Amino acid sequence: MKISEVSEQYDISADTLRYYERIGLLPPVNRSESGIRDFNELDLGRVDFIKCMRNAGLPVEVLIEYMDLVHQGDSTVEARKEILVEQRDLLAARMEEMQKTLDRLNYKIDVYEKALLKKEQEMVQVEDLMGGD
Amino acid sequence: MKISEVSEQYDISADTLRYYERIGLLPPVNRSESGIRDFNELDLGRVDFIKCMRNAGLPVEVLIEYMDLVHQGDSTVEARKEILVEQRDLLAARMEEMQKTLDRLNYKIDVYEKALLKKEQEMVQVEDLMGGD
DNA sequence: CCTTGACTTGGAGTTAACTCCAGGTGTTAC
DNA sequence: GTAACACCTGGAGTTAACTCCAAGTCAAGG
Repeated sequence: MKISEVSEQYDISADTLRYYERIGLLPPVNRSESGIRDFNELDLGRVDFIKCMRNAGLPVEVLIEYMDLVHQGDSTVEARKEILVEQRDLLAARMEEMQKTLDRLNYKIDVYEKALLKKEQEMVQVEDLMGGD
Repeated sequence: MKISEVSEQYDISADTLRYYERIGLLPPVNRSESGIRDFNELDLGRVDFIKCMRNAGLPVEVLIEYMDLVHQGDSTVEARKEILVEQRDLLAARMEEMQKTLDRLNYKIDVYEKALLKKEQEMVQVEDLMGGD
C-alpha cells in the first residue's frame, strides 16, 4: 500500500507518516525497487495503533519508547505493561478533568438557554401590549 | 491577592497569569500604588474558569473570544452560548475518542498480565521439576 | 520523447502555549 | 541604610508535533 493510500485510509498526512518513520515511531517501511514505500499489514496495524494513541494525546516520545520495547521482544513485556498502565492512568485522570469541564459547560449552556428563553418571552409580552393585529 | 498567592492556590505559574493578562484572556487586574497586581474575587473566578477550560484543552483563542463577549454585555448571550455549545460538542467528541483508547489500553494491559502470569506459572513448574528442597 | 503527477530526501518553518530572562523598582527585615 | 526578596516589563527562547519546501527521481499516458 502506497503512502497516499495509507494517508487517506487513516486520515494522517503523508508528511506525518514519513515523520513517524524518521523519528523511529514506525520502523523502516519496505520499499519498491525505486525506493517508494509499500506499507504491509503489520505496518498498517502499527499506524492504526499510533493513530489511536495519538488521538488520545499520548506523547510521541512515550510511543517511541513503547515501540522500541516491542521490537526488543518478549523480555520487555513487563516494562511495556508498565508504560501502558502509566499512560492509562494518566488518560483516565485527564478524562475525569474533562468530565468536570463538560459538566460546567453544560451548566453554563443551560443558564444561557434559560436567559434566552426569558428574553423571548418578554418580547412576546411586548408584542401583546402593543396589540399586533 | 498577590500573584504569587493566586499562582499557588490555582497551581498556575505567575508567568502564565501575566501572560493571560497580556493576551487579553484576563482583563487588566487592579494594581496597588506601586503597580503590583491585586486579584479580586471576580478575577479569581475568571482564573478558576480559565483553568478549568484550559485543563480540558479548550484553545486560549476561543476563551479570549468568549471573555470578550462577556465583557460586551447582555447582547452577546446568544453568541456566547453558541461558542460554549460548539466547544462542548468538540469536548464530548474528544472524550469518546479517549474512551476508545482507554478501552484499547485496558485490553492490552490485560493481555500482558495474562502473558506475565503464564510466564510465572512456567517458572513454578520448572522449580517443581528441579525438585527444590 | 516529453509532460504530468506521485514519490523521495534533508532541512527549514510553523503553531500553540507557555517559560525564561535581563534589567529595573518597591517593600521588608535587620 | 542596605541586603534580600517579590514584583514589574518587553522581548526572546522553548517544546511538541507536525507541516512545508526545494530539488531530485521515476512510472505512465499521449
